[in-house]
Amino acid sequence: MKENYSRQVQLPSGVVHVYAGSELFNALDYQVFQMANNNLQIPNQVYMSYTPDVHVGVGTCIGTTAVWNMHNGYVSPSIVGSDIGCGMRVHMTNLHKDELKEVKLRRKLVKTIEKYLPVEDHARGHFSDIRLEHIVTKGLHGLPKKYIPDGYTPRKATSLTHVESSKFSMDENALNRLSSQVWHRSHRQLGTLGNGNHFAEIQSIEIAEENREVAEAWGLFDGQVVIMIHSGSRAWGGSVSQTCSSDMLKVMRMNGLGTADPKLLFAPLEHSAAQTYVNLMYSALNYAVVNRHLIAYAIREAGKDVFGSKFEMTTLYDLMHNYAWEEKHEGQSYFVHRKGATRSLPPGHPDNPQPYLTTGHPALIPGSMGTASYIMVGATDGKANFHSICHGAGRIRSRSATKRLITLNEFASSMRVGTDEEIVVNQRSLESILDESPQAYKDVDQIIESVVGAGLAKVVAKCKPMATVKGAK
DNA sequence: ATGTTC
Repeated sequence: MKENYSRQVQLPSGVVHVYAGSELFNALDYQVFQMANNNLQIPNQVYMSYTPDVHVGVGTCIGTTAVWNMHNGYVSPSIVGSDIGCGMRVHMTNLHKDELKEVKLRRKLVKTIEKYLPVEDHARGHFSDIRLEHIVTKGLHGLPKKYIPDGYTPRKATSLTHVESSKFSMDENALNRLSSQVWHRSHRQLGTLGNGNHFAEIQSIEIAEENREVAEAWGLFDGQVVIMIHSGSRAWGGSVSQTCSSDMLKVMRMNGLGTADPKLLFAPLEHSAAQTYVNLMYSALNYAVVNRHLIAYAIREAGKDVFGSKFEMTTLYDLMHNYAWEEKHEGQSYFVHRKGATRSLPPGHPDNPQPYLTTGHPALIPGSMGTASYIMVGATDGKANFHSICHGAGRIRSRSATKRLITLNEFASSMRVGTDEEIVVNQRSLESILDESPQAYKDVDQIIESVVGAGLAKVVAKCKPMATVKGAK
């Protein structure tokens, strides 16, 4: 029998589209549907969906795509979530995995990365010469030239073309809402990973045969070492959410707006509180993109230390999975929220950045620690889901439950500790990051199978972890 | 996720 990867679930408040194979669908918690039902109570919503990695979050599930028309739209800080602009970046190196065969060399690389990319708790970045007000208002365009090196992409252009967006235009007046303490802290944090599920990983790739042409057009080759980065807007984005929430609540109370969940915040787009939030959210998107860019810059410096000046780390792509912005779909303007969902445009879609117009842009999907990650490309049928796909494996266990149920030995064996294939981790104790063990997550291969089965995207390359850098808590 | 949470 043919597996069904796409369902419409009718709830009292409306329909949620669920993209998941039967096994994943049947394993979904009822709370996920309760949450959808609350989210669907926000007025004028035109579409809501879940990707197969969906799991419960605050106000809204991680794995949600929620869409409004521009002319009568709403924005919801709860749907965007607190780590505004969190996303992925992949850089391609000119190394083959055989050059990192020695565990000792992987350890040396990780150690050197820590020199340029501080990972201790409350780490300060090494970028005090960068002006924060330039970054948050102009994104990558606010960086001094030295941080935008030439030949940073396959076509030797600057890296500004190889991102979902190099700049989110915003009204600078909104920035006055943030305290000087937030400015100070965020300046120091620039170029740091953070903790939780954030990481920088050294991986080797296996190209998917059926999409070899696309992979090679992007500059990928079999056995290539790539650097995958997962990070967000650090304290800046969290402060934006917090700062805006009281205003949002006030607007909701004054207009008689609300759902069954008091934690679900939203306001009509045209309202001034909504506009302030959107502007500040865009500042956080700018921060997050720059932050990942600087993390890559730091790793590149470390790579040059270890492998010499011939070491290259060209940008494949950078994109987000926590954000909301305006998009055109078949000529119509929509306000699209993605919380733990990744945009994945197909070949020929006009919103692809110029270098990826004919192939579609890379969509970067992390697995959990010790498991594979994926480089995907959108498929035409993805338009049914506003070109949204999954953002990763998706949690199945809370952090506390993972610590209670999973042993250090189980974690160590999934990291192949003590073998030649060991996935080297920078943290001295696996115990400190036990809540990130792969046993806390769904099986990423199964998630990808659902996305491909539903016709939303295709696999271009599978990325296998060789070494991981995590922040301390 | 987050310098959390007085």
